[in-house]
Amino acid sequence: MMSSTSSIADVLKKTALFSALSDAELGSLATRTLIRSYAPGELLFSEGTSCEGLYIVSKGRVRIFKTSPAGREQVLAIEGPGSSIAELPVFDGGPYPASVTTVEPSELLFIARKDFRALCMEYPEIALKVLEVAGARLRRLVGIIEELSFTTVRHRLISWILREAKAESGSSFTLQASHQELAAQIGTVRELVSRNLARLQAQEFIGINGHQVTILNLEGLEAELSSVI
Amino acid sequence: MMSSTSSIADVLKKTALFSALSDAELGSLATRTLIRSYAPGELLFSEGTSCEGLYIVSKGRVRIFKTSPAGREQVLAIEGPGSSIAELPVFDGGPYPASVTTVEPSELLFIARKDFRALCMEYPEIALKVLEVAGARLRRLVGIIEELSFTTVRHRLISWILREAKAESGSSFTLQASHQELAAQIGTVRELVSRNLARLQAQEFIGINGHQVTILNLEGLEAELSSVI
DNA sequence: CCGATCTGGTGACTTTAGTCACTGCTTTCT
DNA sequence: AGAAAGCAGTGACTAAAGTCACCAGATCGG
Repeated sequence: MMSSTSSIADVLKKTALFSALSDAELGSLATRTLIRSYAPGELLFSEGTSCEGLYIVSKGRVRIFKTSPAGREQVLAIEGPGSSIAELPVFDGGPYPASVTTVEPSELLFIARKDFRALCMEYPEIALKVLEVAGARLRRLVGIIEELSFTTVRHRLISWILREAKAESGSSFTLQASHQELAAQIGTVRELVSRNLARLQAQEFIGINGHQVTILNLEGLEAELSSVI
Repeated sequence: MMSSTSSIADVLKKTALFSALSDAELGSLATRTLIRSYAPGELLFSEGTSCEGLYIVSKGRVRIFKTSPAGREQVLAIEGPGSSIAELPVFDGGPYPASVTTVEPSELLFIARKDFRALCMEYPEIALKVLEVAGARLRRLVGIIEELSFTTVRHRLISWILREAKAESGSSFTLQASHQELAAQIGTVRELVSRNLARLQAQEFIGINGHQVTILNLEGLEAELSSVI
């Protein structure tokens, strides 16, 4: 029978962070790695909790978000297999800056803070990889700030739709997220998502059929994004 | 006469990033470091430009910001002596995500991308320091997102005022920034800053006398921050 | 199968944000 | 000194954003 650490090593091997490690090194790391399954919607940790270590998504998807006192949520990122979570808070000693839940049945690895720091000291290539990942994260956060500061809900919704369509590499995609969830991702409330979607449909920029969204006027949508508001 | 590289080493010694290096190592790094003076308002680099290396503020202060197509600005951070600039874009190969200008006469060090990466490989403690700095940066960006997404201009203005007063550790401080600049820092426009300041004064939360701002009702201001909007 | 919960649509409204235009006050440059 | 540029205040808007309340259809557990 396969030992569970060898399957952990397989997962580790596929993550960007540890691609530089040899099989033996992966095996050694695997012995210090926990693996756990999560139900959809399960909480990994809450904003403000002290940071115990970093997580790596093995299967499923997780949602990193902030919650306002009034109960509104702002999604910072959705991460899928191979992505690491909280790789930065691990280093500065502070608490987790945001909360994380799964969005579907998921499996995650956990590496304790101490172990991960030791690993970065031993293999500087890993530290460089972390910095690379952190760079990408920082870019996305700056992008969110840019959108929140400079654009309207309509603009953000359009850019969300175009991103989604591009991800599915077609002019049509299935809307899996609820309006509520979409609102949290673009930084607004449910009602405005509903209204703006209806308006985009009325203007024949998009077509909506159940949960299927079709882009009818790509040029028009792109023109709105690039036009100075 | 003192060689210029030895004075560079002195500056390097005082930056958080290189505190782990020995004097000899600092001297070696200093030979690969450029130092330059900048006039106030001078541009270090623009958003979108390819990232050539990282900067370290030796004297003065710099302003990291995004610009909208319509000409609005959103400040991401103001950095003073000892801080590094663009330590993350150096690693992910992408362009600078924001623009940087000085806000006063300044002096900065520059380390080329290649040299800095090599340094991180050779001294993993430096990489860990960079990660620590990056963690703090990430926290601040998340904080900006939180404020933009959940709060009003009034709220952000109050929290700016309290931050400023705390930095001066008193109930009174000099408003050095123009309303325009303050607007860029809290993500709005000049007119709203002017109006909200006037309103806070009318409500006797603060007193304004020329460029001197005095906090008259600290409890009231703090209560507004913590009240659920 | 049926009540309960979740999700989406929408009218009517309030509040906040942002725009435009204009004024007056400083500061600075030559 | 005088022109020019920059900064601040404000009235009058427009337009976005957000709130509240309510309805209707879908879905799901027992």
